[in-house]
Amino acid sequence: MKLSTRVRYGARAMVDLGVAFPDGTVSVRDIAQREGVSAKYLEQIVSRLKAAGLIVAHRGVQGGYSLARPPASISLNDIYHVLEGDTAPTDCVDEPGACPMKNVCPTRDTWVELKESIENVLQNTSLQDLVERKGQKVGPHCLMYHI
Amino acid sequence: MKLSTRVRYGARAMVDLGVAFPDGTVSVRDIAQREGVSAKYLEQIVSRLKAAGLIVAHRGVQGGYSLARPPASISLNDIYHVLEGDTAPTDCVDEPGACPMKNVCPTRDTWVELKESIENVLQNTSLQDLVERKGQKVGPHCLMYHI
DNA sequence: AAGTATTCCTACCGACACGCTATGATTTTA
DNA sequence: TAAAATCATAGCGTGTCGGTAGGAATACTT
Repeated sequence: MKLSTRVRYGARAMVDLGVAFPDGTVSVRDIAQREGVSAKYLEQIVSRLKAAGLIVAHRGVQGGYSLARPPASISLNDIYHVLEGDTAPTDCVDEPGACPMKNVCPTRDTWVELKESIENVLQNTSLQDLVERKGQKVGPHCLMYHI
Repeated sequence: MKLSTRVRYGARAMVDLGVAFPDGTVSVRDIAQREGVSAKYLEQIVSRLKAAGLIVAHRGVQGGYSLARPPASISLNDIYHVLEGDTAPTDCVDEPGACPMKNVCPTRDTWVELKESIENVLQNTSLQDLVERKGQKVGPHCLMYHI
């Protein structure tokens, strides 16, 4: 059940944008530097988030990205679905006809339960929660957000 | 969060052994045939379960495998850990020093929560539950367990 | 004693995703 | 016009997945 770096980097980048919301735009270069991550790789990740409509781009000098909606309206589940795909642990969970043994399989029910449990955690964590959490961790002495 | 075939096949194989518990031993060939799975591949999966001590082997004619303990004492979490590894979605969840940003990272708390949630589901599902569930699905008309 | 059914062991292999790097084109602002 | 940024695409090494293959060891049955 390991998460890919895509979703981990992407989530942290989104928090970065959430901190700057609603006034600032942040460049990939800045995010990458703060998070200690390859800028070129992060570029690709962020471009997916843009394609999904979670963020908007501003090209040119002084450009960057910014959230498309308030952070309270974006959940970790949204981000997960863009960068990692479906939370269903097996195809048979969502697709009815994926497995011929569906009606006899004893494990499927638990896989369904597992998905619901995962999705519940991700859905209940909004970007706003993460931004506030970050604020608490970094503390008031570091308003510039340089860590 | 897709599960590998290893853990899916393995879990179903364990149910198969759970149905036969405590008197019967079941050969890999039989399980593979019932579950519609490559016998050679299942052999490797089952060998891991044996190495982990969840099941015991009986070689030779009329041999096969049987559960090492009652199905009520084996959880899906046990099986998962043998065949899929850790449930922690990131290294930083379990290993203290895995990430230098651990104390500042806003997402880590959710990854911890995610692991707990996953583990909770898996831990609360025992092999006995699965065996009973299978019995209900297959129904009393099919005691021979041929589906 | 022989044959047979089973587990056990190991090697190999194609396909795919991950986690990047690299190069350049395009757009916008200063 | 130069610089800073996004956008687009290609490539690449590494590892894991999902098997296949071939045989050796063991134990039961006849």
